[in-house]
Amino acid sequence: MSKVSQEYLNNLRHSCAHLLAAAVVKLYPSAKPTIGPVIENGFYYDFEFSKPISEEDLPKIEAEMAKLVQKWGSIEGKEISLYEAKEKFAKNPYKLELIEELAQKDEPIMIYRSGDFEDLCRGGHIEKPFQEIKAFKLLSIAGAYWRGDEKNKMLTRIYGTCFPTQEELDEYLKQLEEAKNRDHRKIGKDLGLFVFSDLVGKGLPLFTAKGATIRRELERFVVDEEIKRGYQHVVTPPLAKTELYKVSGHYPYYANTMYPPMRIDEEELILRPMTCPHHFMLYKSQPQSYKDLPLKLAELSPQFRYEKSGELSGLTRVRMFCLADAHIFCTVEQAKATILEVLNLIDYANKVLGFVKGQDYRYRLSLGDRKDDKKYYKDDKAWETAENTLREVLTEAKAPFFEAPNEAAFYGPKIDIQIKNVSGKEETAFTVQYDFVMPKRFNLTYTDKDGKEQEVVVIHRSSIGAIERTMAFLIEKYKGAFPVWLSPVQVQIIPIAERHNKYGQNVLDQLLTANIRVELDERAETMQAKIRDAQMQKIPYMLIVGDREEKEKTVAVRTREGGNLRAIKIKEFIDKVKEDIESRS
RNA sequence: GCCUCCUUAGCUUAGUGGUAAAGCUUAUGUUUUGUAAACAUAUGACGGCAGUUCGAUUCUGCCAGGAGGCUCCA
Repeated sequence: MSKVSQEYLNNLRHSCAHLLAAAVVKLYPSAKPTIGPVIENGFYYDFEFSKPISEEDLPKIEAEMAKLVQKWGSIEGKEISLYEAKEKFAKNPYKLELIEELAQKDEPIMIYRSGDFEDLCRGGHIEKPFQEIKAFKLLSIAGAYWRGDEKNKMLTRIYGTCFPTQEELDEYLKQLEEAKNRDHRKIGKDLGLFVFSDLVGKGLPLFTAKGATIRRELERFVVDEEIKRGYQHVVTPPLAKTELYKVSGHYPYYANTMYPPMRIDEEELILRPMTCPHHFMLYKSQPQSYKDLPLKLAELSPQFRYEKSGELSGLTRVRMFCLADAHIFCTVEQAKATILEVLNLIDYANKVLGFVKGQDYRYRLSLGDRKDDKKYYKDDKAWETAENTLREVLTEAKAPFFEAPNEAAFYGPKIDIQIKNVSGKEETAFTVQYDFVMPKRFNLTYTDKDGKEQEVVVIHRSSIGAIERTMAFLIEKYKGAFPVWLSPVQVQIIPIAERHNKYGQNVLDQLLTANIRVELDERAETMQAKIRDAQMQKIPYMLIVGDREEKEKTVAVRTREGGNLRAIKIKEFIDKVKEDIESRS
């Protein structure tokens, strides 16, 4: 990357956005520019076009930009009066709306001019566009609502980016290309991990045996680890009476993301969008003593959310997913230690999966809003306690975190563990939530030392999140070359000629007995072709067996990284693979 | 849901207002090989429904599915 500061880069891109607007207005005089901010890796500008444009028009606009920039020796701002501003932008209702707002807030109204293009703008520009805007590219077109509100008009957004030099631009474009190859949807298809079917439905992945193997390994890992840490793994039904979610209070908040109720006999049932109330019913099935707290109920819980069709995406956004869920019932005093323990588990799980703290993931403290009684349950004091507890825990755990106002659940604040995917977009992977509302709603209590009934606190948490989403992160993280313990096929046996198939079978049996996921390639293909196929499937170990190996009862080991070939005894190889599996490397 | 784009064989891609080409895959035969693709032959597709047209895979509309975007505030 270049040595220029982020501020310079932002100014450069912002000026480039102006240039884009100028070119668009020149080519499409009826287009109305609205706003054009800088974003993480570039900029965009939203326009209202009288006739829709398409991606094919971008090169034309780029060419116009290159032409216009030659006359952009400078870019100069000046403040103008409200009257003058209204006059200048009389034909653009979007700018007028912005001008009105500025006037109301009593902020100065500025315009910036370059060549013969003027735009309402707060500033933040480079000085000499002609010399500095050299390497830019328009990337895509998208629809976007005016001010992000779907009730407003849909505008046309043009995305672009700009770098100080052509080399840096090329480098960035290469990165984008690379990201495409890492996309879990592409790798999932190439490696045959999962598929979608029109007949089954959108957002409902079907896992092949290979994909299911990865899932199973993840599930086994998390269940074993949780049981080790004192969780009780339970199973509850993935559907329940609508009434349950009305009592929990989820219903009004989740109504538009739940599947519609189904009537059967006298009951009205619904596919569950979350597990909490089910676990509450288990908790309530018997009187609970303080001696048993904290009580941790965990489940690999299938759940259903009706996500808007445009929001579905591969395995990261699906309509049915399996959450590694748990609810911990504890006293207020135990809450902090309990949450600390949970963070500890999450850190451990992330480490095993290979996610690096601070690099692959970070913590978000999602807070409520005391003024918003509609979105959040009203209990200011409880919110304070809960938010402070979470903040203290994060500080104590030395976890890198940032605070996000207005992102809490309706029943309490939460810690979200945010993972970045290939395209740099952040998604919530796991969460820890502090809940003081449900215990009231469901009357969740325990008997204390003095025989008195007390209310519990519920910690909602997920250790490795939704299995589907976590798989997507893993696929992208490893580019499909999973660590041995997760690899659908751990070893591929490649006989050199057909006469070696029998020895291959012998090796296969020994590895199968040792619980290694192994396949024997008996096809009448050349050894080279078989190696290539195994390589493309990213199988960690290939065992080449021919006359020499058969005679010496060995296997020639090739790793997917290439090279590293040597013949070792079968037993020795088995031990090595088993060690890989056990150490989860 | 909304905006833009995309949909040709199992996969990846070519192409056309007169029903289509290739590579890989698959099947069969030949080959029996020492670390990333042996050779030959064969099978196989214009997402669905309408419309325009003498004629549509190609143009238009609708539907379905997919991709990107709809949080970044002049």
